[in-house]
Amino acid sequence: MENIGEEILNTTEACKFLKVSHSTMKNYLRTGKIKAFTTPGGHYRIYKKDLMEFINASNKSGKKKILIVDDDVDILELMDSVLNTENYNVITVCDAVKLGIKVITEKPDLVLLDIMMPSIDGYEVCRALKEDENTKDIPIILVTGIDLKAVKNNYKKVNADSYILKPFSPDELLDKIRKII
Amino acid sequence: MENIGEEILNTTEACKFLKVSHSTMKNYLRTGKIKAFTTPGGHYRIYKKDLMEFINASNKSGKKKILIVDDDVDILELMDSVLNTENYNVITVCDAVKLGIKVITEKPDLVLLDIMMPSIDGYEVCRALKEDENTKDIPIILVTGIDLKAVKNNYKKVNADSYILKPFSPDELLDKIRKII
DNA sequence: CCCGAATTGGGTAATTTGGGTG
DNA sequence: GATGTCCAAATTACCCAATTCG
Repeated sequence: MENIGEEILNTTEACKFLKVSHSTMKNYLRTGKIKAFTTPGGHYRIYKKDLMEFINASNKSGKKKILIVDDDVDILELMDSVLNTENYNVITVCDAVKLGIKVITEKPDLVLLDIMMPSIDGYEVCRALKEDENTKDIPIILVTGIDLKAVKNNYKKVNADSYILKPFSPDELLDKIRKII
Repeated sequence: MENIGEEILNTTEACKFLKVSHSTMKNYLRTGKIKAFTTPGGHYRIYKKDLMEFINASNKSGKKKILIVDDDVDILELMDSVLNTENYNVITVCDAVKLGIKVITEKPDLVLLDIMMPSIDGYEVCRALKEDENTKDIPIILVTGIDLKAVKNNYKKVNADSYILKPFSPDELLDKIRKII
């Protein structure tokens, strides 16, 4: 399976992705739990998007968990209400210690991190999260109030995954999030 | 679990490793004491490194674990060498996010917290730790460089357990610690 | 087109699973 | 806090001829 567009997986690759055995993968495929097509000889082939769909479907609550870090109550409430409406599970923190605690205990799917907080350096927070083995794989969107140019230049340096400029519309925020999770 | 890689264990294998029963293992997993992910069907799977981490954390060697928060390297090294000599297990951090992460993942028996750091407000850090359900029972000793009077007045307000004034002798430090753990 | 190595699906049996409850 | 028991469901092991791949 060298390359027919990167999108198509054979069963072994799908196994590694889901971290299950071949037998289990065969069960999923035979029962149609994972959508697939077959080669002329009858071997299964799987579109990556179908695999993703299966993962999503087996994610029991389906609700993604988002951790918001901000000390601006207005922004916090705006984000919270927007995200709740869209059926996200929202957690909020307003200091770095609590962020560290929650990011471990709550295992959020995404972190929305304001970088313009008076008492916390958002860039350093981002860097710290991306340095730690336990948290480095959690996507981070930086939120900034003014300096678009700076964040555009810096967000990759601290390994953030995206950024958004305040003020933003609900759709803008949701767009950014959906591109990542 | 021959199929999917040596580094992933199922619960039975984890049981054998820890020499506990399935019931106990299930408790560890359900309560999150052992970090794990699940198969699409909901079976737990455990990375070997997470199991190792659990063993480390539940360290029954008798060594107490002390987390030191400071950005003064001299003080860090002094404390580290003093405490290592006395057979303590020492972890160090120098920012608030990492403190939050480590205090959960390492479950220290005591936190030594400098309150005079330029980038972190030690009092606020202490308050945050004492507010969180997961960390409120971890004893905290505040370390201050100058303002003995202030810390004497304030340490109880932020629910710290004790304080110590820099510079201090090894015996002073050990004394303070032994009064608490 | 052929070769050798790796992968495949089918079938079936065996094992392991988490949850509830004691 | 650790453990024993029950059970339906999920996962895995094993064998082997066919397919795929380089």
